[in-house]
Amino acid sequence: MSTIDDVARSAGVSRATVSRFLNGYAVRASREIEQAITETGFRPNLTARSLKSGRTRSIGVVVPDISNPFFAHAVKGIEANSRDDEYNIFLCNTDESAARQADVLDNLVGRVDALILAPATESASVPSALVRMGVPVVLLDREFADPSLYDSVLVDNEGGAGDAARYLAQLGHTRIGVISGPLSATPGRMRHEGFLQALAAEGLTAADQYVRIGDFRELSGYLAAKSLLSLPEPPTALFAANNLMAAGALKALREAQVRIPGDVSFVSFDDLELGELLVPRLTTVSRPTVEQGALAASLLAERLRGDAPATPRRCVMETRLSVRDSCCPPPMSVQKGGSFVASLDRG
Amino acid sequence: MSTIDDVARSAGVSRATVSRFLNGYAVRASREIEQAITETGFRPNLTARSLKSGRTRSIGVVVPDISNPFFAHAVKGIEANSRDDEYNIFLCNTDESAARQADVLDNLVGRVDALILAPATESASVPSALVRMGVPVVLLDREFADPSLYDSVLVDNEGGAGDAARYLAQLGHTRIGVISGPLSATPGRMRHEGFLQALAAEGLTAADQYVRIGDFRELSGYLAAKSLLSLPEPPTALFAANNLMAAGALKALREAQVRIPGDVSFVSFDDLELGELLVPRLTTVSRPTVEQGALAASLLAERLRGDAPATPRRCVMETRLSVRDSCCPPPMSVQKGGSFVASLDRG
DNA sequence: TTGAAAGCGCTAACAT
DNA sequence: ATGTTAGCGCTTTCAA
Repeated sequence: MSTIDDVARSAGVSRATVSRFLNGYAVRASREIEQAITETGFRPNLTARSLKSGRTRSIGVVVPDISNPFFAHAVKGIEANSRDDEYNIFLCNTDESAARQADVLDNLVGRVDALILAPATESASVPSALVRMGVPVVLLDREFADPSLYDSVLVDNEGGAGDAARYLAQLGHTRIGVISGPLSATPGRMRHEGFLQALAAEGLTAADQYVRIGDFRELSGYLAAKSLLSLPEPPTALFAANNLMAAGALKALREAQVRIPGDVSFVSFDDLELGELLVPRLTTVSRPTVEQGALAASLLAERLRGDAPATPRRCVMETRLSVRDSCCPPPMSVQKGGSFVASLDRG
Repeated sequence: MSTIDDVARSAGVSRATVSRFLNGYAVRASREIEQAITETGFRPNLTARSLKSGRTRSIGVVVPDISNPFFAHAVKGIEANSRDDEYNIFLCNTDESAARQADVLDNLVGRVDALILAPATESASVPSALVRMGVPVVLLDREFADPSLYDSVLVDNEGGAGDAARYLAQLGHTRIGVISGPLSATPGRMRHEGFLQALAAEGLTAADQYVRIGDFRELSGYLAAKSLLSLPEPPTALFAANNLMAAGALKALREAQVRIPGDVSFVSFDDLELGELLVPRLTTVSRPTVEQGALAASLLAERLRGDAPATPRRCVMETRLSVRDSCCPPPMSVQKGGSFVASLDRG
């Protein structure tokens, strides 16, 4: 590879002049330099630039699961909003694991100027090395337990889950199964609480018996649903706190030959990728995905440009209950039967 | 941030000694150095290391669509196989666009030591800058038109598509619609050819009327299916050349209230993410996904270690026809009717 | 406007 | 085993 010195020599100027030319300053020999660059096939060495400038022109994007369509779409939003600014993206997966996240973030130290992070758990934190370097961080979809020091882009998890709960309650369901995500992650905890609180406000109390805590992955949804279905008095409605667990739960329902919504009504937080193709079409709490990523990217861009307020911003995007065909009132036997309604008691 | 000099000073040794310590050589003052490192919170500057060593310890992964589950899974395979080697991954999206890909690759010059690339089109190529730098490349799922200079990890596109064609033909279908991907990309072209050739071998000729060329994205599958269904003699079977177009096509079929497989049999290349949940369960040409990525990563790792043969390796992984419930013989009316069978003629 | 020179933080001879 | 020194390729004072 040819260096800036090769170009300088070939153009008959000093290295500094070439550097100025490259950085957009007016120089006399611009024609010669231009030609020398073409001839030598010179490309500025980004590493050397970084060493000098202290900036890498890269940002890190750390997500718990890239094969989760939500994150895949969010990443698309981030990309769309970062390309213009000539920032490259380091995309990393943490597999919903705090340990892995620590590794990943550690590896990112010194490689990125900024970070978009969807923390695996709220109890984790940004490594001190990153903090000391003053790397701006925007939290995506999830926060840390500490009163947040960083910008964040969330959705109304409580409200969305609450909508689902109210909807099921108002259809007349009393035995409602809940498949929550890990309570150690923001969406897991908030949806969990939002759902149960809304249920309570409707005069329903969720017995532990009907609550399962998964890990946001498909298998946990499958196991949770399976276990709920095996209850002596299985739920007449099911809420899954994210797309992947919903997919798992649906597989369990299918296996058990449970009819939806005839036997069991079903709502999930997050749309499923092929949700429109399923029979029945799934009623879901839907939310922006690409847009969430895009917003995170633009908050970060502002920080990088330095024109962002000192205090962190917390953006909460709205959810919407998309009522489709997977819910209906509970079967008659349950609607009437006092004896069946043991675990979730009205009022 | 503290530098190696700070540590050296604090430990009372020279900078070189600290460097040796960091790189695993035996030094006398290791205790003092260790302590100095902790005290100062020192982290080696990766940029400086890169400048010195000429290596970035990063690899680029360039895919056409990260929200395509196939690539999401392949990336997982790559990650799983690269982590140990302490390589960081630069994941980039090209949106199936050659122009975008050129941009992306350009941006990667100097930032990566190696590249895993799923080219948007066969006619593109690796930028000369990357080539001159001797960056090893492994092609993922797609090749370049030129007799390949690089390692590649493919699947048996022709064979897989051929299996689908033979299966439909042997069920008795004669009016078979084909939704192919872009012929400018390996899987698009090979599946297209494989399908049509297998059809021909069964004594069927596919009329242009029944062939649509999409772009591997959902919308194109939707439009293609819609157009095929509007034919005076619509196909009794449909083949979609990838997962996303299959999803689009299924939406069109659903909208048109076509029954599967009663009215139209359906096969796709690639499993659909929620395929098991669909009714009927989809018959597909399935193939390794995570494994394909993992293999690409290990080929690349070998190259990076320098213990790979000089000549490029071309790995072709097997596909399997997963027969499920979305295909059956064509409706009686069509089976008998000579008059209906105008566009695909037997023998 | 330009060139000379210093230096970003690290590694790798080389000499001791 | 250790220190000294040069240098990776670039940007940026400082003089001229």
